[in-house]
Amino acid sequence: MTRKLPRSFYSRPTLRVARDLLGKYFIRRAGRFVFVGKIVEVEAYRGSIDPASHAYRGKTPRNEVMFGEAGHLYVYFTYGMHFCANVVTECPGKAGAVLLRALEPIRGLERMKLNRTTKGRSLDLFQLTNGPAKFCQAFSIVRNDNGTDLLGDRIYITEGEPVVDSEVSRSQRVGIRTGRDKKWRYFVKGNLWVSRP
DNA sequence: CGACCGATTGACT
DNA sequence: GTCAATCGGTCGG
Repeated sequence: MTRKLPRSFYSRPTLRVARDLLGKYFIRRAGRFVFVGKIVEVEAYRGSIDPASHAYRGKTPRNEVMFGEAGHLYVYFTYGMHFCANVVTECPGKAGAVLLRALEPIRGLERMKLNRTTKGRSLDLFQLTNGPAKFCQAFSIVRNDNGTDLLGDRIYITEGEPVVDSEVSRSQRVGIRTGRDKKWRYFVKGNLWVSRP
């Protein structure tokens, strides 16, 4: 695969990191399994200036990873059953994160299917990773992965495939009330794994 | 404390 | 289209 992104990629303004994450390869090693997916949909959450951000009201035990060094994974638990994963951005002390909303599965598909299967129901390929909690379930990302350094070997992101501006679309973010007007969702135009709210 | 509700998903009318 | 699942974060008393 291509080379691992350096810390300097993450230590930048959140909107820039969000757009530039499109096309990158997200890699997760879990025991003998390796999962790889191309990032095709993300949302920026901009800390103290963003009412929709978990970090808007300051640092707490839950969101402290967002206030730390860029290039770590912020994983949170929601709706009593789902996990969602973010990439931490900006410099230490300034909270920022990019929510990974959808990936195009590249490697580890069979195990992803098993991870995503409930009650023996079979899922088609497009439902494997077309949502933030779906992707975490497919890639076995859980509470314990919160804070993981993306410059380590367990979870990391590589250069992947460049996505030119003409292939990028922006929209309002999904599933939030405050800050709904901001177009801080970025996705690859026409990609079949992009979630459709 | 107790009440409310969420960066979601899947099942169902 | 509607709605329950399920639990921890957050906020008011």
